[in-house]
Amino acid sequence: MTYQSADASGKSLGTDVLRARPCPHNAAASCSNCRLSDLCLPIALNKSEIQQLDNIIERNRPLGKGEHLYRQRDEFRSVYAVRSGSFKSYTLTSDGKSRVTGFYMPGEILGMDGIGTRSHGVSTMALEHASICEIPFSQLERLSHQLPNLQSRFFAIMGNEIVKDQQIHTLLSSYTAEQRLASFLLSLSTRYARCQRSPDRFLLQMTRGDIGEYLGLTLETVSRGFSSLQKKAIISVKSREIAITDMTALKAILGD
Amino acid sequence: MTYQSADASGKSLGTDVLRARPCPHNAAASCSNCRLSDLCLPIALNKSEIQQLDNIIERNRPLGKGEHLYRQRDEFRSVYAVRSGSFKSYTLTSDGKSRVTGFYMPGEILGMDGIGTRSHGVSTMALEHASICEIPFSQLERLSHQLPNLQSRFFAIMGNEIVKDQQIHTLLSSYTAEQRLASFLLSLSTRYARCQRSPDRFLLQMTRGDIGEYLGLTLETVSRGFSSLQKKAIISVKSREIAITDMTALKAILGD
DNA sequence: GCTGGGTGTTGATTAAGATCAAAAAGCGAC
DNA sequence: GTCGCTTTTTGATCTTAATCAACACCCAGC
Repeated sequence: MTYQSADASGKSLGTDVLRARPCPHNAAASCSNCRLSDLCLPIALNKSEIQQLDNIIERNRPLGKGEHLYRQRDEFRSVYAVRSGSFKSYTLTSDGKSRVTGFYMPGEILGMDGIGTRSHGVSTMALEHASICEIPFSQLERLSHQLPNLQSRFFAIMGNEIVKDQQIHTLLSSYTAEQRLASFLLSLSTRYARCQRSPDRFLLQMTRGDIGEYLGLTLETVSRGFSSLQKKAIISVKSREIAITDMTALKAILGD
Repeated sequence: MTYQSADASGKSLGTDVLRARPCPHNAAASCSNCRLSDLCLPIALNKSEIQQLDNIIERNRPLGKGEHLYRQRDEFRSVYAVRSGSFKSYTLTSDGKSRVTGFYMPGEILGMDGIGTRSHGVSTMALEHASICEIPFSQLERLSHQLPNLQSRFFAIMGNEIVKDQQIHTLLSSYTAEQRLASFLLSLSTRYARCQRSPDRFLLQMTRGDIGEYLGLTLETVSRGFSSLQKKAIISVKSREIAITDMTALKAILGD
């Protein structure tokens, strides 16, 4: 099997190929012909249900790198599905430092932090050129009320978000720096695999600082961690390019 | 205003009063006459809707201290509302250590970690004699489909859970031990206030070890932290009894 | 090409909290 | 009440990652 980012050359990590197509734009104008539909909101919906969902989704202009989708304290209107590119969500702490609460890749849902409070608890920014499906929440609620499958699906999505957050809680409260990095890379790897990209060769769209803010480490520790994993021949790093060369060893870091 | 745990004596923290009624049993046989109904699932529901919700809720026998409500990997069937007492949820890490993912007090909803995966991601145990309202999830879904207000309410509850988890994420990735403890005590304080109990005088139902596992600290650090806050005259600690003597200073620890 | 700001690496030192250890306190069972 | 267990406190030492600092890199714009 070959992936979009695959590269025949031995030495190089395939820089230009990775650069040229960080995550290809998904030109779908509707869920029905979107290649992410089997990992996004429409899972478990039938054709007619997808059609109705399609009708409430707004497909806005793409965002450039660094552009905000919404900001902390903005009024909550919609949840969003990533169509292409990637995003980070972050908050500012009382002393002005920022902390990353999550990274989002194609097919993933974001913005659910506003559902309960009606205002966004975090800011969300594109890490690269990216496009998004906006789902106005009042309409999603109305439609969920008509389509039990959609209601069920959205409960499941929120439940999975809760599980993911609990796993991060455990990670931050007991893992070492090296374990956190291993877990982070493995998470990216599975998520890239899910959207048909190589699970062992990818380009990080976030800085070392972003990763540190997410994992509760400083950027220096993140950098040292990558260097150390490379020295152990578990990964190969060249600035933002990561290749996982020993998946078994990487998993072993998280314990038997 | 006096609270259930209030105590006239000066020196003592009021041990026996606190002991005798850690959180009084809420004898409600239905949501309609439950004194927690304005902070629990029924918020925003009208009388007839509450009646219908009541019909699907199972009020089982109370649990003793240390008893499990469900265990990690159990099949997911229900979510639960705490009626009286308190609970902790925890996971076991790969190396056998346990990590606490949350504490739950009267009026709070737990068990939502199973909604997406259909199996519980954590175990949940009563920290004291406790009673619970069990809400079979398939019936909750069915009823939510009939009652838009209930659907909306449950979306909001899950959204708030996500926000809470993100706040913990930020806390664990950037706060010092002292800040984590201050934040923890303030959280308990507001939650006690919500169920009509004293916000500045309460009994911890969990061990120092539990608190440490929740906050990503060792039990020794938790103990030292309490001692240090006491030395600064911000709180008064006598084993499990906590009195917050300087609320302003406690909040100031979290930064201006 | 050069220049400059953001980004990344690496080294030296420090500090916060973990770990190891021992004793005290609290509490249930008898 | 005593016994035995769990929980809590406190002290001494060790370790990990933070902090401080310097330099290298990389791409964007001129």
